[in-house]
Amino acid sequence: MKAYLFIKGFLFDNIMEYQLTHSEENYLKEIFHLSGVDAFRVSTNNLAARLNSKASSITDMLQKLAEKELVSYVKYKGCNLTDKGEGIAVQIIRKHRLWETFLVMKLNFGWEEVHDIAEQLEHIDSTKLIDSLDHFLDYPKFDPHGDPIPDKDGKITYRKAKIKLSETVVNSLVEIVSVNEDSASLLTYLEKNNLVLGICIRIIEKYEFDKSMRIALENGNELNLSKKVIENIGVKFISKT
Amino acid sequence: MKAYLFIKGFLFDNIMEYQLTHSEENYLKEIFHLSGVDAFRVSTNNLAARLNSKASSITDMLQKLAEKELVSYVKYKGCNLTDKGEGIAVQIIRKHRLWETFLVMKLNFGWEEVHDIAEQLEHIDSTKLIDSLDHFLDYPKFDPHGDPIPDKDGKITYRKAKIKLSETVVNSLVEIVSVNEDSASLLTYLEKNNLVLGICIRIIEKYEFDKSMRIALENGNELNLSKKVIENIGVKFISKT
DNA sequence: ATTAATTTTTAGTCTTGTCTAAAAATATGT
DNA sequence: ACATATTTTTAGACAAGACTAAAAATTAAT
Repeated sequence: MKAYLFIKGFLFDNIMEYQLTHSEENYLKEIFHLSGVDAFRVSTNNLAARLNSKASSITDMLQKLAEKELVSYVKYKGCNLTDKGEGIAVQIIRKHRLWETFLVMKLNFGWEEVHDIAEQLEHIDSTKLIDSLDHFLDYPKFDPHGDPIPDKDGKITYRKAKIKLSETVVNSLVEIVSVNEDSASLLTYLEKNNLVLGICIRIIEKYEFDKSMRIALENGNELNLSKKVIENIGVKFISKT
Repeated sequence: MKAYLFIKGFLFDNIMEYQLTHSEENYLKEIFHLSGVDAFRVSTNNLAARLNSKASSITDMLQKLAEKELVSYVKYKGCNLTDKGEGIAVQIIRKHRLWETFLVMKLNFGWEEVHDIAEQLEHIDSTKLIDSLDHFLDYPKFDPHGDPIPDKDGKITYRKAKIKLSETVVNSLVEIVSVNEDSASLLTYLEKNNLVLGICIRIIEKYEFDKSMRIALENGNELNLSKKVIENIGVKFISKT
């Protein structure tokens, strides 16, 4: 029996070619995150910082991934995912987000404690397992942080008009729809200040000198948020006055 | 905050010392299985066969594990788990069996397809995860193959008087309580012949020349089972005539 | 009790993924 | 445009975990 991999309308055979190591999978995932929706080129140093690694290690791995045609890599010019590479990255992200959803919905974890465990679970290799989990969870569209969960075929349902809180203008009324999941301390901080998914806030003032922002909650409470914080919150407009 | 490891009545601190690699964990688990309840010494070649590895690789790893005081190893004389090593092995087995139970009970997997996935999941490192899973599954005592699931403290509830089907005498009436989980093809074979957990069979005849056996099912059907098969089925006596 | 067969260990090599230090390419500032 | 700063790559090293081939210890057999 032959196995196939269906990516972006292309059918690749010999799926065994895509049995990657944890490390390789982490590289693909991080390149995907860094290159964003517009598929920016990702620089070696950027990747090194995100993967807690050194530039020289990144260069080595990029050459290896380029050899496998998972990234397009040009010396001194950074890298990009190929269609194959992106297809795999999306499947890893699917696994990560489904496991996070499982941990929160079924095992009663808090949304701020699931990231590290999902980092491990995302490397478990079984299509049947992940599709069964998807079914068990009733095909969720978004994970506990508000990020979209890619489906079996890698299709991602983006929420329309999601932008960073830091990009909003004064007086906007917005709903929090996602939080960058990387830092457990940030998540705890937000939880403590009641800045949870689905809540509405209004931007009161923006301070140029340190790029911070003052916002108001639904209950009237006001709060100052640093540059760091507002860059890690994704919002959707409710209305603009 | 300090973390502790409670093993067989001893309290070990500095749990970080026990962050083992997948490979190390697999060695401990396999030594545990091979040395059985009576803690037999396990030979290098035996381990090599079970781990699909070479004797020289085993020697290397045993020296490393002895260094960490997880096995007691004597040159040319094989190895044994220390209390620490056994405590860790039992926790890995706990994880393996809980995940198998999850796959069968919640994700509707067949009992014969869960072993390979559980081999991966057993290495996920999170005490909170596994304890939550245990709770979610309502603290099961036995896994889908009939093997006992160690509890949080490593205690194992053995079924009394479990022996191999091959060790029974003619005319015994026994209940199938476990099946050695290693071979998917064996499991499929048993399923096909309705030899599932909990079923009762009677031993009709034993053949010395090839160590095979003829048995009868509850519905009267008779069946010949090879040496290989009857050595991999665990049973409990119901009565002996 | 020696010799033969088997098991186990040692010694040396390989791959993966990482690192440091130094060299090369690119980007920046005046 | 040229010197300086930054980024990226190369070269060489290392640890983990496995392997092969050869040596040493143990076990079995006559």
